[in-house]
Amino acid sequence: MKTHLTQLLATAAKSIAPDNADFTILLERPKSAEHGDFATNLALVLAKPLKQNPRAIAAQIIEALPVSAYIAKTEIAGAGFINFFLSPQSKQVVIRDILKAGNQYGRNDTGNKQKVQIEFVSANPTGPLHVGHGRGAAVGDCLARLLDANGWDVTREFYYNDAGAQIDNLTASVLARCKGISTEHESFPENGYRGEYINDIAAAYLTKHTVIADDIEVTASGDINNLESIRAFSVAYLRHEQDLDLKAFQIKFDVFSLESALYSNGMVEKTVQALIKSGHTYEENNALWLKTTDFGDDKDRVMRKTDGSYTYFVPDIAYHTDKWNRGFVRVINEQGADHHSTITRVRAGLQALDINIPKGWPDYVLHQMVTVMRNGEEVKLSKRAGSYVTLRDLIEEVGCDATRYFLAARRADSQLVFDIDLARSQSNDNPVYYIQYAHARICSVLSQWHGDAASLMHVDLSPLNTSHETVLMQRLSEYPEVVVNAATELAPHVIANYLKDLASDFHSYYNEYKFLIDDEQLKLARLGLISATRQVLKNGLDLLGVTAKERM
RNA sequence: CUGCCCGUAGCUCAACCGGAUAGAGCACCAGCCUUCUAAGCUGGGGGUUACAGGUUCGAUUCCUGUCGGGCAGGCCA
Repeated sequence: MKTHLTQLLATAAKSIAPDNADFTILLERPKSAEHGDFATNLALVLAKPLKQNPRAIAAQIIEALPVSAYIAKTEIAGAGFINFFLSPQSKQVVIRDILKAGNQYGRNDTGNKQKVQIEFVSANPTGPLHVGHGRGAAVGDCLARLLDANGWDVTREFYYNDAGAQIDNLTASVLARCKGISTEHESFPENGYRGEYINDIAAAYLTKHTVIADDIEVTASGDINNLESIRAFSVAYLRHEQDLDLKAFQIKFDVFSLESALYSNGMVEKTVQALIKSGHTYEENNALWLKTTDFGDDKDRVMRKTDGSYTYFVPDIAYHTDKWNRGFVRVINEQGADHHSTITRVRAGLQALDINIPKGWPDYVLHQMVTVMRNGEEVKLSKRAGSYVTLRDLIEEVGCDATRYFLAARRADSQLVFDIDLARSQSNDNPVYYIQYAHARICSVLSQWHGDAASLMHVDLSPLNTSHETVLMQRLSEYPEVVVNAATELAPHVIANYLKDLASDFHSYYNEYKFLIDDEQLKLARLGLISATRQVLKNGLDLLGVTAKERM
């Protein structure tokens, strides 16, 4: 429809202003229904080159517009906007399209089955997942679903470090608990982890437990002199805990990648050698530096410290080289905003390797911090002090659907405040229920109708011409554009907002008219419309990873 | 001090990459259930879009500056 109108306008514009060929015709959907179904500012754009009054130009454009069966009316408004009003039939066809396409409605194949990887959560196994991870999980998983809906071949990946300084710290903390040292005692590791869960790990270790996580399986030796065993067991134990967190949040990963593997398989060393060979490194003060300034950084960065070990971004570069070699034409890293300084370094390293990786690769989506409030006070998140809100607590208190919606329905780049008390006391007011309720209501009506839903595909839709119906059909037809838009902007919240609007249109319609009525023709047309609405609600909720309940 | 993100109703957030009267929810006020689920609907009050300039037909959106919040700036991850 949009392209149809654009073509009409193009021909009209050409006949009026043959000399001004280079402008793009912008069609938008006006906010207010009074302004029609589509509007263009074409006359305003042409006003300057033609040196004429915009309204006069608008009149000429309308005059030159080819006749179309889809357009019911055109008008000039405001400074010179041209508003188009579509004919009822052209709006009704969307219902049939939706019912025919089913759960495919809104999906497209622009991704062309190309390989894209989304890396998200990527929490180190030093504790259970907290709200911040939850935001990453909700946003990352939605991005994956969005790209899948746009025809990409998506891989979900989780990357973690099982060997660095933090893990040594974890090992020492567990060891201390194995020996029965209290977290208050002075011999407890100074920066050790003091959460309750450290106790649980120690107890399980001493009783020679076996833990099975998504990517590893380890049996404890129970030997408190075997640091390696404690380390491996603790990591596996916490990975398993995180698996449970993720499972409660309905999130599944395809691939787990270990930082330690990049060392053991020689990728790190190979990358370092390649960087040296590229000429973008130098030695100074007994350290090896990468000239990230060659690629836009404000200062060079140390790669190999004087003690011979590498800084964190070296394995990062090796890891991303590996991603590239695995054939991902696109990689999206969903991380907390505190990682933003790594972006320049990783990209610089990849450019220095000079292996034809595009300049802006990989993509990053950074979410801002989540502030947690409880009893009107900010809860300071500190793993080491053990005082923080776990993702699982949240899911238990507020529910999976509501939590996912809450965390994904906001733009990633704005800080968000999660008020625990509010979330709990107002969990019934969470907008997600408003959307699910619309879906459940439709299910209820359709089941009380006792008819064959498949037959609605063929009903006569011409009786649908009230303003409520027009608005709803209009909204339904926008869905495919919303899916494209959300994916190109990497912005899941766009879907959430759309669904809220769609649900609102429906609830309004529901209160105004009855569906199960005697007039058979009108009844079937209306049932067709709400059946299509149900389908779009379902498809949209799927993108958010929220269940479409049939009953509430 | 420098870089990145942000600042919109009392609170939590939108606004289709520059468009028409800046929109929802919560909270507040007034209505609507013998009728398909009232977790709903209808109406009302509530705003100098942090502030000051600039760009143009037109700015919440783009540019500059100021103020305020967050995050980074380590041979930490």
